[in-house]
Amino acid sequence: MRKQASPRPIHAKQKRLSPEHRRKEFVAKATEFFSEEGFGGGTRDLARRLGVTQPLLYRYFPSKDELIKEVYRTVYLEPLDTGWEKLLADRSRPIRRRLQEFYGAYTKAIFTRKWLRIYLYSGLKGLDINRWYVGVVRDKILTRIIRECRHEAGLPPETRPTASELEMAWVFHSGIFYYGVRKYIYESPVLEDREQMISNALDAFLAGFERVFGTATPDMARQPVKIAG
Amino acid sequence: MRKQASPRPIHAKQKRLSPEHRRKEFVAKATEFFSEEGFGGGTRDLARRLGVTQPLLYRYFPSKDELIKEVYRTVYLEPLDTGWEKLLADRSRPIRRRLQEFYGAYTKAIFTRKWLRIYLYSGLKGLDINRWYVGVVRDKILTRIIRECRHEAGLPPETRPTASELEMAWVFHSGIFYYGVRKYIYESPVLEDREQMISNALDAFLAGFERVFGTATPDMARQPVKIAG
DNA sequence: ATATCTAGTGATCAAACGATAAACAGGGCA
DNA sequence: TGCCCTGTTTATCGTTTGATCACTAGATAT
Repeated sequence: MRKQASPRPIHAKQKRLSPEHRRKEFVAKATEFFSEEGFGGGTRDLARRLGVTQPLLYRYFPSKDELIKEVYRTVYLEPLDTGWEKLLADRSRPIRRRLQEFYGAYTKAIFTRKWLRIYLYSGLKGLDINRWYVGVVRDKILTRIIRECRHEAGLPPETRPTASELEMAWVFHSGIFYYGVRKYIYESPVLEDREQMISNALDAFLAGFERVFGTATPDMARQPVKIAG
Repeated sequence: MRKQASPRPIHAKQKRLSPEHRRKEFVAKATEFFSEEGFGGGTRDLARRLGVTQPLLYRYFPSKDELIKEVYRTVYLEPLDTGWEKLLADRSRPIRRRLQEFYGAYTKAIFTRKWLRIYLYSGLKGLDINRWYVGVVRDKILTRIIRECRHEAGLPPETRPTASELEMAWVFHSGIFYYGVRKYIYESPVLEDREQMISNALDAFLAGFERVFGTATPDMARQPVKIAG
């Protein structure tokens, strides 16, 4: 008794897809596990969490290291690939709105205990993927923000960001980033209104950027202080 | 043949002091070791680094965990106990100078690969000592900074800092802190002139604090934008 | 000199680790 | 039914881990 027409390709698809689904499920659960226990966590404990026995992991992944690498890959790519660059560059909207919206979306993506922990672990290991991510933030986000700030301040937009501009953007960005660390890793009490936090940080950054780099009218804004050793 | 006069107290001192010195030396070297390898590093590798055999560690420390706790204790207390509170509160000097000097000294104390790594490791473990340190930063540093900023802006200094003020100080402080993480842990290129970085961050923070909380003249400063969901 | 004390070593244990091999179970297909 | 394929488990290997014990070397005290 034949069930349906062309059962072959259907079954073939299911057969090929199901293991991949299982694999993805394993990676997802492993991400949660390693984010809590650290990557020193044992494969037996991980398997118990998955509801399977430990040797089964080695049917899906050749080694623990390979599993970990796959965890990194999925975690790092998770918050990316949205239209953030276009959002930041859309000069039909005021820059402050754009930045507020961007950091609302960005922090919504990365402010999870899981993501932040994996990120810090990989950073402490000095992994290439971490350096790659830092480079992405610098080139795709901060450089764009500086370009928009320059345009806003009436500065020439042609050249690449100076080290000083980039650093100021980094300090701003890091301040927001560390809000997530304090809340989700240190579990320290923070200002609950995240949008307000971003708004205040933006006020400081935009005012500071103009004060430091802008063509300030000398009477209303104090010049940046030169430091004596 | 007697060596010298009164050898007793001298020798006694050496005898009692020498083991403690050795212990301190072990803790110091263990700090370096664990900061690089993580606390999952083996006691045999640690002993090799100390130039001794592994069982000797257990003459000085009852267990690996106790050694680790002692590492935490010394590392966390290392940068503290200087006259920072007095420095921040000295109103005979301009607030900007005080903050610049404070963050120069503070970052000089904690911006080492060793300290930052131990700090992040303990933060990821959720250790009590980490929470204690975060509380110290909040109560002894940020609260004081806010008080001075309020005084500078002509605001009432009596009440405790609001959650919003505290958050703004945290974001500022974290931005500077993360400069160290980027430089010494991620080993990412940063603006080499640290004083300049602090100066720019200060410009942004002070301008932002006044813009957000100060009694701003409405025509020269744009009001903080209320966010629509 | 000799007894004493102690920092330090060599040998070793039990447990936990990552990883492998062989056996098992259950559904699809002839 | 009997065969095969594949997901899963049981049993186990070799190594590494933190930790312990009995012993040695070397300085000190009498």
